Amino acid sequence: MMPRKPSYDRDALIDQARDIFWRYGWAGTSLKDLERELKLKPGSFYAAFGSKDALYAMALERYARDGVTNLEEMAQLLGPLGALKAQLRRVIDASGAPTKACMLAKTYAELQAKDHELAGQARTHMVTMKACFADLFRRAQAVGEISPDHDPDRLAARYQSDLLGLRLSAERDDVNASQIAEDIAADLDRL
Amino acid sequence: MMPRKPSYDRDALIDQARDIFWRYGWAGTSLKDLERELKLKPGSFYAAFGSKDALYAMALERYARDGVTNLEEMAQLLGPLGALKAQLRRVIDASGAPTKACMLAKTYAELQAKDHELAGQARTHMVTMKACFADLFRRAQAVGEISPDHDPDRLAARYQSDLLGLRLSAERDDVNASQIAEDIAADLDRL
DNA sequence: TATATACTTGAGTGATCACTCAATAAACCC
DNA sequence: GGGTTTATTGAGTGATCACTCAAGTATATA
Repeated sequence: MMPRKPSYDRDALIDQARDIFWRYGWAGTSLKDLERELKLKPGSFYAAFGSKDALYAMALERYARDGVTNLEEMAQLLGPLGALKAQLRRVIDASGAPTKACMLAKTYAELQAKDHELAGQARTHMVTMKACFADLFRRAQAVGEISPDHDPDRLAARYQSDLLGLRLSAERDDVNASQIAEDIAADLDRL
Repeated sequence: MMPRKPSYDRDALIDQARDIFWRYGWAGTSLKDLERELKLKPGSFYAAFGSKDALYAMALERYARDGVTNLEEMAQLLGPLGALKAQLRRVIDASGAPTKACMLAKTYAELQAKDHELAGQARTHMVTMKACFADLFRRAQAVGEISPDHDPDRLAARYQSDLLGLRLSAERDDVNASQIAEDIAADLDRL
């Protein structure tokens, strides 16, 4: 009367898919790639996730959620300004990550022109992240870490833009990403 | 004894292909798309360009060359620092361009993980652009527009990183790219 | 005009794309 | 153990991928 349980760890599989999509992108990842890496036959794959796009959406969701969580943890530990500065180092060190570049940015850049639904989702997640940054700037002002003269939303937009640039630059071996990160952090201290 | 001339304008076709690749990316552009837009049947396409990748390489080359040319023109007109500041506005205004984001960055982001040859070419072009920026910073120091205390190469790396971030941000309608550009320009003046 | 040359055409190549489904196997409750 | 339910399997779907090529056509020189 009661069913059989799947042999795989669905949660771990989504993490694994996120890393593959993150690294190779949407078009760069085929079903064959996923089936091979996740060790799932087509039938199981579609029973578990529905479609390639659905799995990608779950991966994006998880990526964004982890990003927010991590940022808040750093804020608890280092304070708002400390978190913003630590994030710069974190994203370019990240030796375990599939790539230094931001998955949301890569997704948006790849799929925006085609008005793909996943681009819209990536965009939404980036809006959320920007709001997190704005919140941290606001809290940094509240505790007197930076001057209250600047608009937190404007600071957040600039910070996010710089972070995206930094993360893309960190993918290139001809640029010293650490130096750029230092310079961005120095600008933060100058506020 | 002598041959027939092609009915198309090869040069214009490469420009057109550059715009399509720029907007939709490498995987996002199919041969069918190119054949339809360039009004070329498969046979003519391959006679003219050899392969999709070969045409993409020509498009990249042209994109990079135009970028350098434009930058130098602005330097003649506005001086080195003026060119660097004007470039910020130019890339986010660019209403005629297929997209605000940098084609070199998009290409690199899409294809680097697969070690595609085009990613290497995009990387090379970005190195060249960075050298142009460094040259402008050097000249800005020489004419006293900015302090000689900073390393021009380091300034160039930071500037290029910021520019990439700005151009990606300019693709989003939830960010005020003009404000970011102003803030980057203000940092430039502060040097 | 005759002929050589190269451009144009479009059906067709095998490979790969995301995805389906019927058959089989395994785990659960009674 | 019997019966039910669901997971697993993998061959197979039509569509699209980048690309080829032989046949037909237009334009140059002689």
